Order: sequence, then C-alpha cells, then structure tokens
Amino acid sequence: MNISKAATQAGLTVKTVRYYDTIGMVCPYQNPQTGYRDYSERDIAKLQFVGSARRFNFSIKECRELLSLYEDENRSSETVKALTLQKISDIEDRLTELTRLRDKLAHLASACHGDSRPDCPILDAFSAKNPPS
Amino acid sequence: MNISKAATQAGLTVKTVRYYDTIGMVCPYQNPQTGYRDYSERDIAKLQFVGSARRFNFSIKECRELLSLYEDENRSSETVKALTLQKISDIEDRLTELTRLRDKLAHLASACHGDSRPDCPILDAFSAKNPPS
DNA sequence: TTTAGACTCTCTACTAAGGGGAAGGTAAAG
DNA sequence: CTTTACCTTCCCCTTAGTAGAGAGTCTAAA
Repeated sequence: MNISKAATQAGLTVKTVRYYDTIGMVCPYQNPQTGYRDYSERDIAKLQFVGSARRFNFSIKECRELLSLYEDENRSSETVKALTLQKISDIEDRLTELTRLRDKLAHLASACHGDSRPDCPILDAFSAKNPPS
Repeated sequence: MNISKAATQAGLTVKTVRYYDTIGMVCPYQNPQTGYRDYSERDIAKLQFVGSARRFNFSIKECRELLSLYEDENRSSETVKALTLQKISDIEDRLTELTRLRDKLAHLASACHGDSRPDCPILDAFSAKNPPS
C-alpha cells in the first residue's frame, strides 16, 4: 500500500508517516527499484497504534516502548499499566502547574482596570524584583 | 555589570540572557574592545520583567509585546489586560484538554488488571481502528 | 506512444527556547 | 607572571514533526 493511503488509514499525514520510518519506528518494505514504500496491514496497525498513543500524550520514546510491548506476545500487562499510571501522574503535575498559573493571572487581571490609563498591576507584578508567588 | 551577575539578579541563566540579546529582546551595551556585555540597571529590570512573564507562560513573542508596553509611557492598561485574558483562555483550553486526556487514561488503567498476563485493555484501545473517544 | 497530472522520493531548512561544550580572549587575584 | 574565573563566538542537540525544492515514478487519457 502506498504511503498516502497508509497515512489516511492511520489518520496521520504523509510527512509524519515518512518521519516514523526515518526514526525507525514503523519501517515498511521499500522497493529497491523505485524507492517507494509499501505498507503491509501489520504496518498500518502499527501506525494506528502509534497515532493513538501519541494522541494520548505519550512521547515518541514512550510510543517505542509501548509498541514493543504491543508486539511482544509474552508481555505482562503490568508494564503497560505502570507506563500509563506514570503518564497520568505527569499530566496531573502539569494540571496543577497550569491551574496555579491561571489563578495567578486571573488575580492580576481582576486587579487591572483595563482602561486607557497607563498604570497596570499586571506590568507592576512582572517588573517586581520579587515577583508575586 | 557582567553577564553572570546580570543573570543572577534576574534569576536567569547566562545562556538565556545571552540568547535574549541575540534575538534582540534585551540588548546591553557591548564593549567594542573586549566584546563583553555590560548590563545597566534598566537592562536588569527588563530581564527581570521578561523572566517573570516567561514564568507566567507568555511566549517570547508575547514577552516582546509586553516589554514594549512596559516601556511605553503612553500605553493603555487595556492592551495588557487583553493579552492576559487571552493567555488565561489559552491555559484553560489546555486544562480542558489535559483533564480529558487524564480521565481517558485513568479509565483505561482501571480496566487493566496489571499483572503478568499479556492481555491489556490499554494496548487494545490503542490498536483499535476507531480509538475510544 | 506520449504526455499531463498525481504521486513519490531524498534533502535541507525551519519551528521554540534555549542547553552543552569547544576554542580562544580577558580580568582579577595570588 | 601565572593561575583561575569569566567572557566571547560558533556549532550541534533537543521535540515532533512541517514546508518546500528538485527529481523520479505511476497512471490514465489523448
């Protein structure tokens, strides 16, 4: 199967699919005469798998790990679950951080009258030697 | 003031401070004999300002905008407030997205028994043609 | 059979925001 | 005078691709 059809099937762009080949993640048979890539059903499944995992915020490196587990008939689901729980924990850290950031900004915005006058508590906060925590 | 002291005062690394010069954001006087950068008090204030804004998740481009407002005696606080509200909205979008992601992953993790057996609903979900929304 | 258009290939450069380290000049202290 | 600390520019590396150039290939219609 040609790369554009493979990309469509997997819900990815052609560029991305080609990239996944160059980094050695999903490497199809490549016709030595024409250089054209030829994706098998198994390759498509792998592309779909990686696409899903990426949408779930797993990094390329983590996708590699998941993919090797996906292909390993003797895997233990324990390993996959551990990776997933770690990812959840990462996301929650990021959530905490972003929430705090939003609250601080909202606090500053509410203190700023937002009119044509130049004085502004937001800029004041940014220029403070010890910025508000 | 030398770059390392300037960096310390602003809570940034030397590399970052030098970078802010090369991109034209905070450009100190540079001794033409030695090439050494010499940061004034005003430069330090700008570095601190940018550092704060960066910590508040503003991009370099946005920091440039904020910095020019910071330096503009005739600014209106309206502009700054608008930028801040936009940033808050961006953060909230990201929060929504991450929360949804975490919930999906948590759902998958709870369905996985996580033992030494190979069957795993997480991998199943990733390999599904129509991945779970 | 030729040719136009669609598809593919590789290669390079670019993105954001710096970090790491090399090679070499300068300043301050012993 | 020498050592050490600091400074400079330069280049490569990071993530996860995206954009585009120039060239080769495939397919369908004229």
